[in-house]
Amino acid sequence: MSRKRSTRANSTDVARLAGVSIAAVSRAFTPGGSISPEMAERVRTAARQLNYVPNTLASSIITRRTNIVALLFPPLLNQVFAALLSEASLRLEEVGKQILLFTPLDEDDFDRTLQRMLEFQVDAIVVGAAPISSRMAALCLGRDVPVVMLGRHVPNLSVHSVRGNADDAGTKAADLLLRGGGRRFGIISGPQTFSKIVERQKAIVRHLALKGAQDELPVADGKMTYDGGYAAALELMRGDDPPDSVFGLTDIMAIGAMDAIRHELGLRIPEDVAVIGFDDIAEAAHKSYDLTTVRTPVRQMVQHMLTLIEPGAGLGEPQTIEIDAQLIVRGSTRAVPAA
Amino acid sequence: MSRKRSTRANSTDVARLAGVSIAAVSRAFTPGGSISPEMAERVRTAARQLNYVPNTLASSIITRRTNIVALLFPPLLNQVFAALLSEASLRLEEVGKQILLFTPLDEDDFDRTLQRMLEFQVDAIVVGAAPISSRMAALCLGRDVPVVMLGRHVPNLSVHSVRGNADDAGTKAADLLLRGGGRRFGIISGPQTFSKIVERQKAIVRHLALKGAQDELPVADGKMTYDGGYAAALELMRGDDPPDSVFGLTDIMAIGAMDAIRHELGLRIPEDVAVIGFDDIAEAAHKSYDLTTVRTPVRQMVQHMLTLIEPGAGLGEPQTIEIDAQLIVRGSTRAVPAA
DNA sequence: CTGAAAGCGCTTACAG
DNA sequence: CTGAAAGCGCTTACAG
Repeated sequence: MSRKRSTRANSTDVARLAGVSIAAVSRAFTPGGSISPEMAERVRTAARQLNYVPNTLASSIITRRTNIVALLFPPLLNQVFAALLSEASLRLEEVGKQILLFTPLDEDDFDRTLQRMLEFQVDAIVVGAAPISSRMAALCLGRDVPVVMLGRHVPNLSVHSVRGNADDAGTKAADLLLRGGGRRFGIISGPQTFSKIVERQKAIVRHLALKGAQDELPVADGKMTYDGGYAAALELMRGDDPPDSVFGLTDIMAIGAMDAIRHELGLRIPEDVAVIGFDDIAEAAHKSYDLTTVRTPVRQMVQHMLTLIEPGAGLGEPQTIEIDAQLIVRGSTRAVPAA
Repeated sequence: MSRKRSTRANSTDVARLAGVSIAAVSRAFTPGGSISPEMAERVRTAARQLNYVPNTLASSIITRRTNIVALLFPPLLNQVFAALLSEASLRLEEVGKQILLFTPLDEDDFDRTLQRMLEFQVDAIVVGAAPISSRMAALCLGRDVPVVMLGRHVPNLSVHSVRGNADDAGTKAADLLLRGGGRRFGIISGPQTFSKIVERQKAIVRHLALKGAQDELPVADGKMTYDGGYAAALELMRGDDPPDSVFGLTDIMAIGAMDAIRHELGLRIPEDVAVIGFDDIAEAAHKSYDLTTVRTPVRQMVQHMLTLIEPGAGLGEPQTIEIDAQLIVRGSTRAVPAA
């Protein structure tokens, strides 16, 4: 016993010390295992003496359940992803599931990343980033591993998806700016690879056209960043007839736009220009911005995700769950006259 | 073959189809395994046909390496934790390590959480939140599992820790406000359970006393939040002789304070009140705040963490690595006269 | 309730 | 390079 034992005690060691079979050790560490209280106690005492820690990997091989949910998120956590990850980890912890976090470095990596998830025998896969190939989707399904896309959607892909209703969100935003007296609109957009960007934009354009407002909307690329939104706002406001209402398709771009409009252009918000964002990140509520926005329903999204990764539930027809948008009216938009 | 096989193919299935031994299958999937190209190809073909995915758990039992690093973070990701997690996941991915993310719901849970980590046979543990008990630290050490505290430090605990030098940070902040002409100072602090809060505060008080400035500093509790910082600023500024210089011991509290000072009190920053923060979160650089701050060296912290979890490296004497503070001077503090 | 035995999916000396 | 066999740490019918 004086030699440094880097070897870890296993169930055989514990069984020997306790004078029982290894089956008894297993039962002592299995909730509800059929074992007498005395024997359980004897095993636990021996285990404590040996610093025994059960090897979950070994039991998982046999039970075919790891209790691990794989999460695929982009390496750069913007505030929306951070909120989503926060909420997901909280709720998964509550239901006793482990999280294996994957952050693929580049888009070519996705398939290999999914492969690694399967090698770890994860019980379910939640994709918060990235399109996945239909080949991998099929592979997961074939192994009864449910896949849920969180906040993104790939049409014709046979996996579940949960997200905010981007169409509803865009419509509500457009309606608010319109009823606030907006006449000339501008959009700060992002990469068209994000379905929610595309859909928010489409809904805005459709609603404005429907209501007889502008047909052709100026659109500037805000690159999904603060700096991008800042630059895009300057671009939009440059013309002869600049917008009196600006949609930032994410809050962080809208916030960049607000800073450009106020501090670079010296204009007032919302008197000269109304600004609306999407997501409701924490910063939107800060007094310097007080940004009107359409909330991304993080909590509900995660709630639905949880039901879809339940053992049986997730294996039927792929479900697409869309959660209605909630408008958060703050001070960056003009008041709407009472109807 | 027409029946739905929910059973997943294993190496025996592949071996049979390829007409080889299971050892050959193992070798075909082991980089550098001694196997002829032809046989490897034959195995891979069979594997593809069967949608075979190697079971990492089984191999980990034998090799005694999981390639998994456990990360312990609080469930509510503030911006600093989000940045730390982001950087850590990025760098761990680069070196081919998996992340098992744990977010204990309450402080009583820490020991049980660490226990679960060990059950998963993780190769290393990185603690971004929470004090851990010395009993658990000893257990990890006894199993040759290196433990690294990231951004926090518990004195007399036998684990590695990597963090910013809070003393240096506090000193540099105090020096800047002092040289900017500050006369009356106030501190917006947080829970004294955070070592970095305590140490930043201590360093500020010490440096101001040393330089013959105020002895007794008014301190208000900012609760580590925007709203808390907002309220704390109002509290500090209420007296007859309010501060002309405010330390927000985290950026988010400093930002809340700025909003209170400007929008509630109608004072100018930095003319009436200078404000300095700590951490350098993204928002600090946004034009509405333009907050002078002392950066938390996230990148370097993660870099050091990586070296400490290297197989051999992490097992010697516990190391405490402190990274010097970097002052980021922006517009929320008064200019310092040239020496 | 208890234990001996078979087995989960894999790796690794060992002998060829 | 290749395979038969032993073994990693555990669970689970099975028989008592």
